[in-house]
Amino acid sequence: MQALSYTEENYLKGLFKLTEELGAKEEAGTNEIANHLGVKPATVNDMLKKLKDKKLIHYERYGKSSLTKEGKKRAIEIVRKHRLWETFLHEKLAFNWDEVHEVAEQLEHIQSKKLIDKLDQFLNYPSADPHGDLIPNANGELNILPRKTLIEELVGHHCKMVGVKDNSAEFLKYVDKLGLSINQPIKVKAKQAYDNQIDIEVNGKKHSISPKFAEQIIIVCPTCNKK
Amino acid sequence: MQALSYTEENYLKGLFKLTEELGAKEEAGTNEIANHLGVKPATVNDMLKKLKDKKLIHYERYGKSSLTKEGKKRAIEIVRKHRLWETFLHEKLAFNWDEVHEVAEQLEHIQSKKLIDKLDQFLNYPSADPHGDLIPNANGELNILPRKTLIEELVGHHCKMVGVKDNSAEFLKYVDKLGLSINQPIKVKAKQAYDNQIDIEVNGKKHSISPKFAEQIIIVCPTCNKK
DNA sequence: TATATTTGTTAGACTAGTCTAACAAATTTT
DNA sequence: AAAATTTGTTAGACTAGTCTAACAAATATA
Repeated sequence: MQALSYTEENYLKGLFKLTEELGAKEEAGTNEIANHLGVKPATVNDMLKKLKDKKLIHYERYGKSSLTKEGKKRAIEIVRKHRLWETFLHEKLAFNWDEVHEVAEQLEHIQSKKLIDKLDQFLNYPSADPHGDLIPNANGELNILPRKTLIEELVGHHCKMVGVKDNSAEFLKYVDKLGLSINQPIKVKAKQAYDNQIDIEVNGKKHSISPKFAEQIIIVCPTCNKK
Repeated sequence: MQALSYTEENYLKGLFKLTEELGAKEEAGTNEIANHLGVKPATVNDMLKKLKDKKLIHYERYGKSSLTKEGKKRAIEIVRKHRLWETFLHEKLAFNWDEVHEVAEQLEHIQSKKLIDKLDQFLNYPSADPHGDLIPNANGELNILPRKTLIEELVGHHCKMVGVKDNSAEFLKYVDKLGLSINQPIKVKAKQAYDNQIDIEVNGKKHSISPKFAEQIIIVCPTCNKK
């Protein structure tokens, strides 16, 4: 598995975004790629030939392009690195979620398997980055546990916050006050039948939250989905 | 302060090492630089001209080279980044001290002032990396507090371990067992007049160590050197 | 000091990644 | 289906960083 250049990696990542993540398209055209990467179509054309030679993409003259199996694997590795670094910047270095992308664009190209696996461990194997996007694991698989809201969680289960529905400053401020954040584990201790208040534990601290609030917190629950 | 390329940064760092750190030489020759960086003298020659144009080095045809004030400033920034990353890898990601260099060679070129300042803060403003080399602070200054051994420290003072004298596996194992490591704060609680045992506190845990052991632990003490 | 050796420079070439400008193929519109 | 438009390709050029091979200057040695 010989290493790719910074630029080659960016093309793979771009193609991945265009063909695998956005929309349902399976292929991308030269102009589209050029536009996405901020270079000219002629430049893309040269690189497509090169990546084809390396068997990382499917490409035919005047045709659309798509990733090969190997190309996709490489692209996913880059996405994994990008999102782990974003998570690190946000959770450990207190970057705002909207400041992390630019720096992660650089960090994602650091070559060291050991580094990224240790970082993953250090961050406690997060399943989503600060934007809520899923982080592929070391095997390139996404943790696609079904998402639900905290109001639907069963008493006694341990779940993990993966996003919010409400985005108002008021709401987010309260979220923050409770010690909640993306990837934060939450335990549901009890539900009051009378008023549907939910007792939760976050980082060792107990809180009672309203159903209105719980409805806005998106979670995944591994306990619910054990086979 | 326009950004330098990866390669330009490496030349500055190399020249810094040759002229400021190793030996007492103030200037370095073309062959010497080429040798240090693992490229051919012809290549170095081109780069020296370029760095001269950018006013980062002093260079005259057939003469030796040295850093300008600005060049030195830039070089120190790179050294700072390198050593902070090494510290991060060792302390937070549990890399061995002999594995950190290679990865730090890549990480040192990431461009983000905010990143490096946050990292510095996250690591609690370390003054030395895992090899014991000093880390320049955000102003490019080295923390050159006088070094002494733990046996010389005054009771009641807070000091920081910066190195060891003994390098035997046996000794290092004991160091590790006490929770000691580079940059680890240590408080000296008491000294027994009878047998010279020293009572210290490391990370909230109290230990009593022998003078023989204390003699091998190199420390700096900010308290002793307050003006 | 004349010669040999070391050190440094120059010229010319190569690669990766980019560009512009001209051209070709494919697609859409009338 | 002819014309217009969009999309993709090619040729040629440029920059950064590297090389080799030939040459020049400086230094050491006999």
